[in-house]
Amino acid sequence: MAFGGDHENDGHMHGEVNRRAKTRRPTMVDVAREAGVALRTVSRVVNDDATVGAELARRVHDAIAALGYRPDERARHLRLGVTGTLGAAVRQLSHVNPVLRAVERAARAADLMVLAASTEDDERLERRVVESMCRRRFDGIVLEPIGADHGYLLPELAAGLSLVAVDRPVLGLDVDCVISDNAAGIRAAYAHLAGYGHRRIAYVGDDERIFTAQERATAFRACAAEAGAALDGMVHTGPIERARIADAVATARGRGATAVITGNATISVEVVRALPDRDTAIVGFDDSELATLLRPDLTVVAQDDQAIGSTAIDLLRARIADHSRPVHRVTVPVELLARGSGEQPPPA
Amino acid sequence: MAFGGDHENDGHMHGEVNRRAKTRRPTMVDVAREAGVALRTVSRVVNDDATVGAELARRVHDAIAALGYRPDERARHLRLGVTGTLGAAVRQLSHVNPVLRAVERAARAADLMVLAASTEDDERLERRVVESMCRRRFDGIVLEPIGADHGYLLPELAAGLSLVAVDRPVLGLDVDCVISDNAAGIRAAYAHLAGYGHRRIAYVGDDERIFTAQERATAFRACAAEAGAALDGMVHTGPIERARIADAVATARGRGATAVITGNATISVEVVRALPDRDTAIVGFDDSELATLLRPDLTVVAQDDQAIGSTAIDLLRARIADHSRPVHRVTVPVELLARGSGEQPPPA
DNA sequence: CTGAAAGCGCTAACAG
DNA sequence: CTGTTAGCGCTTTCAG
Repeated sequence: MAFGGDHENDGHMHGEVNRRAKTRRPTMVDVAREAGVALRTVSRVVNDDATVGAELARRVHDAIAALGYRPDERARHLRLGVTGTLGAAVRQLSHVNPVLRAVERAARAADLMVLAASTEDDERLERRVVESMCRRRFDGIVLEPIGADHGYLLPELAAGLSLVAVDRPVLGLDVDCVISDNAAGIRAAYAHLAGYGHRRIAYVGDDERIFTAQERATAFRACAAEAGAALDGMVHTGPIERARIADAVATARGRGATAVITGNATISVEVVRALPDRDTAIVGFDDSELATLLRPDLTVVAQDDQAIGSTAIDLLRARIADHSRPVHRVTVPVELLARGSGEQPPPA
Repeated sequence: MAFGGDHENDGHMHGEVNRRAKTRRPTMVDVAREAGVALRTVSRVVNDDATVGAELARRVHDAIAALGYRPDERARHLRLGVTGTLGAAVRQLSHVNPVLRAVERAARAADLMVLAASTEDDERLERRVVESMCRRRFDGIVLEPIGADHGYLLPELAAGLSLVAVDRPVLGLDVDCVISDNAAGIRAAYAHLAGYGHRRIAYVGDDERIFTAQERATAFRACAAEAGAALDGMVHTGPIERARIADAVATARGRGATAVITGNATISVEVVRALPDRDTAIVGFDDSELATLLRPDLTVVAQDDQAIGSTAIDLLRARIADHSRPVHRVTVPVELLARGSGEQPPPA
């Protein structure tokens, strides 16, 4: 079974100066040879170690330019063990996501690169994305978890994955997370409207299988109960569909609702759409650019995105530094921004 | 040159079963030992090669589970040369970006992972991001380029970087790109309004240092010239600032404008904001969720995001497959969607 | 500073 | 199928 002397060799021939230079990238060895210095010295120059003389450094830089050398971080990371990279697995990259923005900013400040991917609210895709990031040995992952089984994370966590959940906790798993104070936000909205004289307040929210939607709806029911208000026809949760929301609004108004609290920014838009005559007060959950497009401007419960993002990075870095530190679950306060839509009293 | 028997060994001790198991991740060798099979076999199982027997495969899987083994793609990629990863360097991750969404989708269909990062419209950050992706040896990069000097890309391209620009070309560099037909969009908008009887049509756009803004403004001027319309006070370009846009709209109306074409979605919002009485026709560039929130619904020139994204991935894959193929610059048609705001004739 | 060498964890070629 | 081995490109230790 002799393969003979010259089997198809696809491009190694390493002992020789390569004649197929087109196809091989120069390595540190090549740079060292070109510059006439030790490999060690090239490594130092590339990682700009101060202990290398100016003249040598120049020669190395010249060689790098001459050869078009580009360092390969895969090898560096493999050798070093760390990658200086955080993954962000979010529901949808191309949607407005101030928390992600804050995460990127905070990571940059810590000299960490954030690489992000969408989970599309798809359980299997989330898993693919997160596992892929694990196999790439990202130093840590910021996850906006889907409300589904996260058992697949257990072996990763056991193997050393550093993870922080934002916006929602990872159900059934004891991992660091940072979440808005949804209940306090609803209470603030309710109290605000009640303060303007509203007694019949409705809630239109997202599907309660979503963690935040569930928290907000529950808080609303508690507020109503505490105020002694009836809930019949006043709480509407479900998928974000124009028709459903229009129905919900119509039903609530039929029952005498004079004010509406919404469950998130998208729902706020649909509620406004369903309320052409502006005789109903609205407090929306989540601030957005649209809030000041509407008339009157929308009063909202705003999350502190900056705090959420930077806290997430803080927790993640601490977890990376000490994998066995206690789990932190941080709740970030929200703020009610009165802009007009929530300050109209009920019609006399 | 005897190394002596026991120099300080910082944690490798590979001949032995490791006693500091806490700190070391298991590797393929460990799995092979645990399963009592050859390393080769483990590699085959992990890459699910069909040539491995069921019984052996089971033993390997058991060993993987028992040890909590997680493959390390850094090593795999280093060995293989390719990473199966595309980078996306976009202006702002956390903004609405249907093209990015299409890019992710198309890449997934090709079994490529997309990892994205923001350039924040900052020249230096773009460079950091792109160079970082190059050093990580991503197979290719989708770039939404800033209107700035991209000379730093030259050595990367020479070294084998596969790159495709979306939305704008890379100035001064001959690289693949896919762009909307901005001029045709403006012409369609102009003709549409003219067809409804408008003779005084204004344009409010973004800063002309931005490529698309420049293309659109230029096309508008050409349309007006062709129609024999005067341009005085009718073309307003500059940064997206509420006051500037309100001024622009007021000026144009003072000069008798009965219709406005806008340069992008954000400007559309501001123009609508500045036009409370709805006696001015509007055609906006770029579709958005807001378009149907307004009254009347906004007539827009919509980009074909899906086509842009999938074309970008096609070009990139072709470039990866053949680095010396000719450069393609693709222009994707746009579509005018009549929704109401652009179909009102001028006031009698 | 240099030169040699080990090793990060993987793939793949080779000989059994 | 197994066992061995070279090598991807880098960092880092060690001895001059």
